[in-house]
Amino acid sequence: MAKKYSIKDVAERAGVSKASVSYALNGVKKISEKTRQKIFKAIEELEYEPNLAARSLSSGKSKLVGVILPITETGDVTSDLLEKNPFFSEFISGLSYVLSQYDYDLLLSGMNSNITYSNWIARRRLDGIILLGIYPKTIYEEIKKLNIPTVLSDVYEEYAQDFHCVHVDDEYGSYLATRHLLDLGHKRIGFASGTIKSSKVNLKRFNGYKKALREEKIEIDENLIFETNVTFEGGLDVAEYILEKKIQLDGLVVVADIMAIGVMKYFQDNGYIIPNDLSIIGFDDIRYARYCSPGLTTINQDVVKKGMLSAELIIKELETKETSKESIVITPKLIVRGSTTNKKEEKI
Amino acid sequence: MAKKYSIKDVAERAGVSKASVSYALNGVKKISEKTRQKIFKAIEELEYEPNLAARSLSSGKSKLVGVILPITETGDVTSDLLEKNPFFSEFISGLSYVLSQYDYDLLLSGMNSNITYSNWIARRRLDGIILLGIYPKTIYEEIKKLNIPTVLSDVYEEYAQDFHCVHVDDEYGSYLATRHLLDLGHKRIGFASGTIKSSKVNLKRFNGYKKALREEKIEIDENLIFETNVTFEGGLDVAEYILEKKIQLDGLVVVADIMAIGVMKYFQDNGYIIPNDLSIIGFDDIRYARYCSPGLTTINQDVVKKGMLSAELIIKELETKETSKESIVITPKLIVRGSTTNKKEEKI
DNA sequence: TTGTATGCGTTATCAT
DNA sequence: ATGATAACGCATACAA
Repeated sequence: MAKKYSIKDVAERAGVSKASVSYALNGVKKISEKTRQKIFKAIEELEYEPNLAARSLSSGKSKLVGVILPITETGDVTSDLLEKNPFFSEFISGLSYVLSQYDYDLLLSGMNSNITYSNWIARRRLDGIILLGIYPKTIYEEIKKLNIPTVLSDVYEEYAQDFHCVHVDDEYGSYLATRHLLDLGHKRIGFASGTIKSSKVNLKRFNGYKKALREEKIEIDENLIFETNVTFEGGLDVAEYILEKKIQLDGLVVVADIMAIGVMKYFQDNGYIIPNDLSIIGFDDIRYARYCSPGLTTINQDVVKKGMLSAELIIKELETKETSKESIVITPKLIVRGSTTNKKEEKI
Repeated sequence: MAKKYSIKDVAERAGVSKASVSYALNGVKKISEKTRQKIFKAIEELEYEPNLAARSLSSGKSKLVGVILPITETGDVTSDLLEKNPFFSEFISGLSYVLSQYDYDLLLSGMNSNITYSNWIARRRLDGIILLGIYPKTIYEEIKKLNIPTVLSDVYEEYAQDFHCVHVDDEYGSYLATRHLLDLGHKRIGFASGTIKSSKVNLKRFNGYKKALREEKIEIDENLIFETNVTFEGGLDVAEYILEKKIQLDGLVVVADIMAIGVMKYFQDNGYIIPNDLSIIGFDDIRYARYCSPGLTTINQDVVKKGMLSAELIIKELETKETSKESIVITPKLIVRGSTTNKKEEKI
C-alpha cells in the first residue's frame, strides 16, 4: 500500500507550513492564490488524503451519524424490522444521500452484548443519531441524556417529544384507504391492525378509519376490528378468523402491506378471488405490493424522502445549534392496484 | 451534555498515570490488581468512555469496515441492488454481528460526486471493505491499489481473484432446481436469466441447468432459453413472450426469485394457474417467495451466514496479516413450496 | 499572508 | 509495577 502522507508531508513538498495546508484544505481565505496552487499541486502529487480521525480529534466533531436498527444477537434482523420496514434500504439511501452532501458518513449500530447503545455513541463521538424501529423506553432515556441530535421515525409515544420526529400522516393515510373502499360502494369494511391500545401508530390509523366511516354515517362494528400481529403471519390469522367465523365483509383496511399480503394469500390459498370476494387495501407501498397478483392497492409514503428529511433535521440542528425539536409529517397518497374493486352483490 | 472525560481525568482521579489507565483498559498485564481496581472505580464514577478517534489516530487502526452498495445520486438505491439483493438487511445483519464481536463498526458508503470510493476509504482509514453489487471494473482496480482486506459477494469476474470472495454454489443450486423439475416428471424445461454471456453468475446457473438435463439425456432446446433482465419486469417479459409465441413448457427454471415472481404474476394476471399450467422455480429465497400465492419453490442460500462469513474473512486477514485470498462457497438448498407440481397431461 | 506552537485523547517507548 | 513523554495528524489561536 502506498504509504499514507500527512499534512506535514504536503507542507514540506509545497514548501509551506502545515497551517497553510490546513487553510487551503478548509477554504480559509487568508492564503494567496499562488501558495494555494502550490499546495494543491503537492496534494495531487502525493495523493494526500486527510485523516478524518485526526480531524475529528482536533475539531471535536466526528462527522459521523449513527443508525440504530434492531439486530438480534443471533445475527438475525428481527422480523419486526424486516416486515415493517422492508424499505430499510430506501430510508438509508435517502439519509446517505443528504448526509454525504455535508460530508457526514453513516455508521451502523454494530451492537454486541458488552456494550450499550449510549456507550457506542459516546465512544465514536457520533454527531447525530437516527433510530429506526421501536425500543424499550430505557433506550430513549439513555440517548436523551447524551443530548445529541436525534431523529425518530414513526414513533408517537410520549418520549418522542424529546427528539426530532418524522412520520407519515397515519390518520390521513388510513382515512384515504377507508375512503377509497367507501367510494367503491363498500359498506361492511373491516380494520386489521396490531393491538390498538399498545401502539399509537395503530391508534392513529384506527382514527382515520373511524373518521371515514363516520362521514358516511356508518356505525363502527366491533366485530370487524381485528387486532393481532402486524406481520405476514398476523394477516394469515386474520383471514383464517374471518373465514372461520364466516364474517361478512366487503372490504378490509389493513395497517401494513405485509399483513395485507398475508390476508390475501390465505384467501387465495383457500380458493377465494381477490378482489371479487374481498377488497383489500394495505399501507406502506412496499415493493411487493406491486409484485403480487393482483397488485395490492395501498397507501404510499415516500420513504427515500423520509430518509432525506431525517438527515436534514440532523444537519440543521448540527449547523445551527438550534435545539428545538421538530416533527415532520409526510402526506401519503393512495395507490390503486388490483386488490380493490367495486361492490358487487356477491358475498363471501 | 455531561462533559466528556478523557483518560487524563481518569488518571488524576485514580491517582495514577495515563499509561496505567491505558494498561488497565487494554488488559495489559503489567499492573497490580489494586491499581486496576482504583482505575476502574474512577472510570465508573466519571462514566468515562474512550475516544475511538484518538485511539484510531494513535494506533493506526480505525476499527471500521466499510460497506459499499450502489446508491444513485438522486438518493434512490439502484433497482439492481434492491431487486437482486432484497436480503441486504440480512447480509448486513450477519456482517454486523460478527464484526461487533471484534469491536469493529460498519460504515456505509456515503457517496457523493465530489469524492471517489477510494478517497473515502483512505480518509476514514478503513480497516476493511465489503462490496455488495457489481461495479465498473475501474472501481475494483482503485480499491485493489489500496491494499486493504476486501471481500466481494457473488462476483466471478477475473478481477475477483484479487479479493476475498463469498458466493453460493450457483451451478449446484441451478442443478438442484432443474433436478427438482425433472424429478416431478417434467421434460420441456425452460431457463430464464440475464444474458448468459455477460454475467458469470448466469453462466454458472446455466451450466447447472444443462448438467441436470444432460443426466436425463434431454437435449438443450434453444427456444426454451430466455435471456432478458434479471428483474421483476424481465419476468413479465419472459412470460409475455412464452404466451405470445405459444411456447410449450412444463417447467421453468428462473435465475432469481424476483424474476420468477414476475413470470408468475404475468401468468396469473392472464388467467393461468400456477403450478398447474406451469411449474416455476426461482433462486434466492427472498422473503416474498413465501408470501406469494402459491408460495414460490426456490433455491435458498443462507444470507445471514454469507454476511457472517464475509466478516470472518476480513477479521482473519486483519488479525493474522495473512494476505492470501480466499474464496468461500455456500451450498444452497431446495425449498419446495407451491409453484411446482407433478407433470400432468394438460398443456398450457 | 504565512508560520509557530499547542492541544485533542490515545498508545507505546523508555525510564524508573 | 508504574510513570513521563513522545508520537499520531490535524485545527487553530496567536505571532510575525
